Amino acid sequence: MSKYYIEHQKIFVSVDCIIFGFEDNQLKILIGRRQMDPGCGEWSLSGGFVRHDESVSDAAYRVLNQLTGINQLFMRQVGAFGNIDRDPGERVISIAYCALINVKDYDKKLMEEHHMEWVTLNDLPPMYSDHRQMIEQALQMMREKIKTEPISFRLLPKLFTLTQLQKLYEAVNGEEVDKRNFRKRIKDMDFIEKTQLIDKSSSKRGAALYRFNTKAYNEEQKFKL
Amino acid sequence: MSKYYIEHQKIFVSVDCIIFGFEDNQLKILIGRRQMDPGCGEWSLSGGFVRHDESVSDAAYRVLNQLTGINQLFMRQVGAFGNIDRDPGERVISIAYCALINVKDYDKKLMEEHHMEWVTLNDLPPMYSDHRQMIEQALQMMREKIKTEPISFRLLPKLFTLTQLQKLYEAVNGEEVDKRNFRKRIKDMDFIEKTQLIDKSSSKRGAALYRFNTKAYNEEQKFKL
DNA sequence: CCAAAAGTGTTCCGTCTACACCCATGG
DNA sequence: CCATGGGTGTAGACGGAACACTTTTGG
Repeated sequence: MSKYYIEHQKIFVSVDCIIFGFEDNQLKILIGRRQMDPGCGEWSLSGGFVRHDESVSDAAYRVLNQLTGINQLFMRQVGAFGNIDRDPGERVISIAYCALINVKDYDKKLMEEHHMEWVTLNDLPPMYSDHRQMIEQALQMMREKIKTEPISFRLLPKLFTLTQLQKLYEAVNGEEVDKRNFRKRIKDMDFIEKTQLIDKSSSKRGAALYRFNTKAYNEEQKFKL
Repeated sequence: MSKYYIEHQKIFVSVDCIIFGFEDNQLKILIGRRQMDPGCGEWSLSGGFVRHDESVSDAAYRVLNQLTGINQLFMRQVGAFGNIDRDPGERVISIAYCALINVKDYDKKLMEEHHMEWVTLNDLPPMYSDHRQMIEQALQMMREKIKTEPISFRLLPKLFTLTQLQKLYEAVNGEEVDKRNFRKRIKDMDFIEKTQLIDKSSSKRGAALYRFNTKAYNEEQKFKL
């Protein structure tokens, strides 16, 4: 190690993941009780330390992958949290990531193994360290992005109804929107494609199932909700 | 150190600062040539390592303060950069911060001492490591925020003309805007106050000087440009 | 007297919002 | 047959964009 570095101090670096899901018309996040000290028993995001042989984002992917078993998931950095005493045991700097997953893709067995639970956002328990703050920041980011980027589909099955999509928007933004205006906006976006399939699970009449066409979106990115 | 940590590895953590300034109707950033290896001689943002006795944001403040001598400056986290090989010497994770300063507040002597220079954004040289990427990300963030948050005033003197403010917007967004529409929007924001003072430095007729009233803004935050 | 920047309103157009009724079907 | 959620259009309000001329004064 060259002289340049030697006078400085190394620090533990971890990642923490805010995992969003959508179920029962509610936005939820995946949290669990810490299995070890410090903070054993407290509600916590899932995280892990960054190793020397992986980038920070790879570490987040690794944590998410171990936890959910999902391979290609949507992930975005929320920010670094670096207060001196944020970890009661040692000096640890943590980089928060948020991920959006379709709840149904998530293996329930893995969930139980890791002692994780889906918790409604409006009903969060007190949390370990600064995890609550991480969640708030992730949520704020999500609220901004969901209006201009097609990330909502990450929280839904491949085939979804417009009502589902609308309820998701309402859950994220915390306010109801007009059905007709919402659907008008959808119609303007050709990459949200109506299929011939009908979903009868939520109504007697049945609702048309839609699909997000990634290729069509990439050709003409006009997203506005 | 408890067993929980002992199996993990510590990592160097640094901060890097993207310092924006506005001069000659151009958005500029403050960069310098690295004085030490690795990357000695390459153009670089100014940065420093995070110490055990300071939070990450405190480290950024410290670096900015040492460099500029300015006490109360505007700072915001851009994000963490954590590729394995981003630092050619050792594994270093860096948190980027951007700061907005009024160029005139910056002591030129300090600037020379630290071998820093103001460089126009459109004319950036190749830069050390991932610093170019940090700049791009900071710039993108700034473009978003400048529309809805009153941060532009950080780049201007306390008293400024509307033309100055407009040129700043044009420089950040890279496109010209209509003078009358711009001024109409300004009129709607009562916290941008016209003073009785006149600036004659840029025109024969003279332009009214304006002031940003922080208290008035805090009472009614309606910012839109 | 003229060049150079400051300052000032109106019209038009497109976008967003508000709003209510019929449809299809399972039970 | 009726309760439940699915599906559709229009009119009016509002906000944003385009646009040109007068004023002041130092040199």
